[in-house]
Amino acid sequence: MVVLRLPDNSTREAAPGTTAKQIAESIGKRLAQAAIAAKVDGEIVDLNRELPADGEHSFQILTEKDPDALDVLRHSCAHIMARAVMRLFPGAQLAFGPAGDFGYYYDIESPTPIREDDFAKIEAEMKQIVDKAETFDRFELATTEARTLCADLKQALKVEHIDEELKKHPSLSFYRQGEFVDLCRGPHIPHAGKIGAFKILSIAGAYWKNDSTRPQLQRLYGIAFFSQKDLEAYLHRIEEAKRRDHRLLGKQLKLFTISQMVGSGLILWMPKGATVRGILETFIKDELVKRGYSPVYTPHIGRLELYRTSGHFPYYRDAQFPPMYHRPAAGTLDLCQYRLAMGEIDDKREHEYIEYMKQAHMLPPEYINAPSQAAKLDMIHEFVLRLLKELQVVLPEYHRATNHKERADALLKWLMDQEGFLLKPMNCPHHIHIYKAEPHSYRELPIRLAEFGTVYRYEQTGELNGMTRVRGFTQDDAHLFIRPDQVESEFRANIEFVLFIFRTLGLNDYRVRLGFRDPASTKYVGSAEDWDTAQTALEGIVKSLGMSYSAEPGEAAFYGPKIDFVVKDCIGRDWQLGTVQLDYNLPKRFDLEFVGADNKPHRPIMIHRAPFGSMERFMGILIEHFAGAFPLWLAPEQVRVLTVSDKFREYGEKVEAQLRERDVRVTGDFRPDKIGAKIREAQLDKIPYMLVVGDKEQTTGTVAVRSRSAGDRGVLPIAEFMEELETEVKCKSLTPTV
RNA sequence: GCCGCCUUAGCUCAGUGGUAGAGCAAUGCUUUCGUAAAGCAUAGGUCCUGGGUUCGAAUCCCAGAGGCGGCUCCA
Repeated sequence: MVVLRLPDNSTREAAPGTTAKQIAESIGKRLAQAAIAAKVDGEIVDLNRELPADGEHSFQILTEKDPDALDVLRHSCAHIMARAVMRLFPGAQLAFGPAGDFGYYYDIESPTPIREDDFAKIEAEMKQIVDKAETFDRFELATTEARTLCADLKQALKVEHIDEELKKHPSLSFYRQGEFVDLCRGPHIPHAGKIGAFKILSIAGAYWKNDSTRPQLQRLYGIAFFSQKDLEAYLHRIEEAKRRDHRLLGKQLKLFTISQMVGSGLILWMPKGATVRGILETFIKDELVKRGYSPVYTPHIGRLELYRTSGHFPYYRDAQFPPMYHRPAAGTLDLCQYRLAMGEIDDKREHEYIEYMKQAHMLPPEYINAPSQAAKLDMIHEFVLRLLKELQVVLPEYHRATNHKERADALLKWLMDQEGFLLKPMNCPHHIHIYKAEPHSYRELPIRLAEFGTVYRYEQTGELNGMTRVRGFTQDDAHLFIRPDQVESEFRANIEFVLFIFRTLGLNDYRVRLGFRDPASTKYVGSAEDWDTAQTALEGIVKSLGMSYSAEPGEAAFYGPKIDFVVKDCIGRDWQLGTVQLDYNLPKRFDLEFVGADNKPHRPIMIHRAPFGSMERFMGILIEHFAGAFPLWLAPEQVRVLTVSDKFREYGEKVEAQLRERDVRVTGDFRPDKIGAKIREAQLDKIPYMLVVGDKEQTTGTVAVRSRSAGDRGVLPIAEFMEELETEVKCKSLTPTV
């Protein structure tokens, strides 16, 4: 017998072979009808699955009310969508079709591409399937037979997946619904009729197994709910969220613009946006001074050598603006040197390299078709020989070299004499050289160098997005040079600083991500011991602060682990804002030292940190957070004086001048328009306070206050209003107080 | 970078091969008004760019640029 512990902590015994559905029926008829799936020891299973034969297990029937049930429903809806697609697009092959908060999708490879125009047709077919309310039936096959079945169904991607990953399992499960059979782990809803409402949302490209070297499939996104009402509420919520879009509000409120001529991904801050940014910068600067930081300024470019030493170049070559050399030949030779130095490379790197060559217009057609990597390297070598000759570069060491590695070294040596520059992709190397400019005693540490440092990264075109993903941005950056015994206190202080800023701005909806090294990846530098030390230290600090977090391997910076504060934008995409990163690596690369109490040299540890992340991204998220309605202390225009008619212009100007005198960001709307029109405009501009002035106010020296959020607040003497205003600004209130 | 969609006045958008349109904004005049839109008039165009098909292209075809939604990437 098996013992099942129900959510109310009562227990129930069942004979071997009993299904969850039977248990539900034994509890109550209505529960059985409402049942979607069951949860056994935390694992969601089909209602028709046999329960374990013995032992004690936690057991719960999932109904529409359980969020987990929604995922099951959506996954089943993905199957129904796939079934409809299989009917309408002969020869379609299925890949993966998961569900989650985003809804569901199915990756599909179809000889006839699916287009947006086809959505209605697919939905109509899905509706027929749902109306029939057929059951989902699970069956298992031995893995070899499962492979044969998938092959018979002409599902080559499923076969490939079995061969690559699933073959380690002895048997695999399938679900059948009518004519549609799909390799699937489940679980599923009992029958299609449970789907109350669904909609196909979008279609996009997605790589097979999320691997950019594999073929691209079509990813069909959809959403499903138990009721039509839920679907409508969802669609309404999406529409509302889109109104907060910073790209839209940025335009409407004249905060920033992007010009094709200046370049994509390069933000032009308009006066109002610049005002908000300036206030934020002042806020941060004041806080940093309090916390023992020293301001520094460094240039926007630096010598290539600097970034070769730091490892940023050529490691991130694909994400950087091309290096600048005086000598035209150097750029080309640089690219050749890069290839020769890399030697044997994988497909992905090769693909990237070919892209650089194309951009530089130096890709010989025979390179792509070369039979081997060795042949490719030889080809590059021949190309270099020609270049050296034609461009009259004298480089005897290159000619003396006997292999590609030596040739790469010879070229590098030459390139190092060529004064190449790079738009700076990071501030750290510059700050490091400020540290290195003088010797340091252990007594001076921690040294904290802060700068609003503007960096440039050549992000892929498909990544650019308003202010949240750009090619030039300013980090509220700082680098801390610390002793090993200071790691914990400094790291902790920085996390607390980030939290302080988030709290001040009311940003409560964020998650904390610990970025750790993925031991399987080669992209990380430094020793495994250093990584372990750093990661253990970091996790310990976060735990001791009692924060909930997710530790994610593969999310670390290449030089060290980090903690990121991640927020969502108006359509649910994750963006990294604040970040604190621990770095044992760059101090080594730059040979940083301090003199210890033992009068011997010691190596400092670095912390990189940026509470906002970048001014651009932070501003973008902040616009969405406040839906453009900035609190008084941040509002670019805090007060607008509105005259009831032209007759009160003089008094309006007087009020405006008085406020300006007290550093209020104020404007006056003295046009001969109706007051209602002026109010409407000020509301749309999201001005926190409107001051209506007319006959009454003029005679009594008062203003009629209207708040953006609360409407008419009545009449106040000017002095009193200004006092209230100043208090509200001073305490950085998030809600209006007048 | 890849897949798909989009690009018409400052903004939001109509316009399916035959004279380039609307609303809002702008400008001018009238109105002097009390808490979310006063009235009239005027001006405003490289229909993203380049090529092609056609007697004729905003409209059809090709290439490119930019934007949007995904994917990959994100120091």
